[in-house]
Amino acid sequence: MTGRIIPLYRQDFTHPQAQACARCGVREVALFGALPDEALDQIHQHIAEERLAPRQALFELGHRADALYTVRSGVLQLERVNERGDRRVVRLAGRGDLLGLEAMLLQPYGATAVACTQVEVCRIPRSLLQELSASQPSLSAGLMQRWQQALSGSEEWLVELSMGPSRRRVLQLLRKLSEYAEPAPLSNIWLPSREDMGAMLNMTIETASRMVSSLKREGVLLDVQSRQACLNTAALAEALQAADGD
Amino acid sequence: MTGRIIPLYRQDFTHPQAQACARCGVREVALFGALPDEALDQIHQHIAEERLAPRQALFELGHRADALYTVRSGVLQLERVNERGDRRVVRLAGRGDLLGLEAMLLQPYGATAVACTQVEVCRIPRSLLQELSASQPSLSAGLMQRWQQALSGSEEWLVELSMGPSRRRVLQLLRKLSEYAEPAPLSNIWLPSREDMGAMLNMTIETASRMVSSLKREGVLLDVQSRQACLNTAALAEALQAADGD
DNA sequence: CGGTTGATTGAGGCCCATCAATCCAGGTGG
DNA sequence: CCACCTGGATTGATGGGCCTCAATCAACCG
Repeated sequence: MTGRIIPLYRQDFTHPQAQACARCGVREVALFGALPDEALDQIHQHIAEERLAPRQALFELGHRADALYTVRSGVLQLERVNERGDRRVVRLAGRGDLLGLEAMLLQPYGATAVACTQVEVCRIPRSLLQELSASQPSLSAGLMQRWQQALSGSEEWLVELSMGPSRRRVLQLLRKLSEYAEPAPLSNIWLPSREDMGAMLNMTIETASRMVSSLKREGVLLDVQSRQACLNTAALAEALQAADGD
Repeated sequence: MTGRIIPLYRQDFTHPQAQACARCGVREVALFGALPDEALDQIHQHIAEERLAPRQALFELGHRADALYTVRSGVLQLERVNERGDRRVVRLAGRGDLLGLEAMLLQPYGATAVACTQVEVCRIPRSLLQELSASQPSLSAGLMQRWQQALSGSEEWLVELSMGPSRRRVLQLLRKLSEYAEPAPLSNIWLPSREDMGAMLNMTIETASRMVSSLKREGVLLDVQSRQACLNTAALAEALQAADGD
């Protein structure tokens, strides 16, 4: 939070992954954060780091789920397709989030996870987590917490991003995206393609484009580039207030 | 499923709740279904049965969550209110569903649960479930299953009931409501008020009313009364096909 | 019986989907 | 280096679906 130094929890550098796990930057917010160092020793070798380019899928709806993933950096979108063939983003995931919880129940993935930005994840085999949760009851609590987070996120999507006029939905999306901004000095947010915005907010790419253009003119979006922009948070808050007040 | 006799799992009738729990009709589908009889003995006295009339709230968004509830019969709707003040139903719950999972994490209720029909629930104190899950690891698995169910339900709501023209959304809602129909000989479904349909499908009561009237004329809804109707499943499937195919 | 609450139906207007044209950035090959 | 192509973004014109406003109706009840 306050930019303090992350301590080196572990000093065992024999395994290449050992260092990465022990001094992992997301350990405090991630599932294994509460685990004692002894337990961490058991798992280094089973954790694999993966890197994804934008638009690349981490896993796909309906496929066998043999692993869960902790997001180390970047943003992903979880999407589904309805019976009519329409694609719809149901929530976002960022730093510290755990994806693929269904795997713990031996169910296939319930959504497709697609990288929005450059993404780093840690792959955790289902079997490892199953064994570990037997000996470490704190893990069960952590898993439940993640499940509730996911549920809450999905419900919030339904309530805040699926109602009201298109302008308000876009504003709400920008607010949510600002939560996933990299902790860099200046807060540049990831700006989805118009097609993705459509899949998130249930609108056409033309409407999404019009709203973005409009917000550019109004000074809410400042330095708009192809896939990122600078957000004027004050102007955003004001615009949201105006949209909600009426 | 096939109307067979439910066996009497327990013969201890000393406590008034003992009989109800032991021969509970939902025990097979409910959270405690996997528990051995010894464990069931410990809990009778802490479980309270509650009855709700239509439109009555089981618990409210933001309130302290000291208990979870297993639905024995009837249908409830979980609703939230967004920053603009719009009410929105985020999912339904029926026989065997577990509500108020947030309680396990010491969080306040994340939604308001309102009875749609006559409802019977069993109130399970949070503390009881916490103690029990320590000694009975199977309970954790059960809880995770419920969480995933809720998540899946919410995401499905987003994908199937929040996209496409109003006619299709109403048809999808009817299909979903048919899943909650009482296991009676003839399948009469609960028909929400037009206002509730609006909160479920993000439309006005007038639009909802027009769609219902239209489906009455087409013979999809047959014996429409104030809060229930007979559903022509064949015609519904056909209408959905037509709405999706185009 | 008047009063209230919810459902229905109609008329008009607005928001957004649709269709279409143009623009822009990046990549490719001559 | 430029012509060319391509995928995405933008902007305009038009129409339709749904919201809004309003009147009527049905059911229930004090």
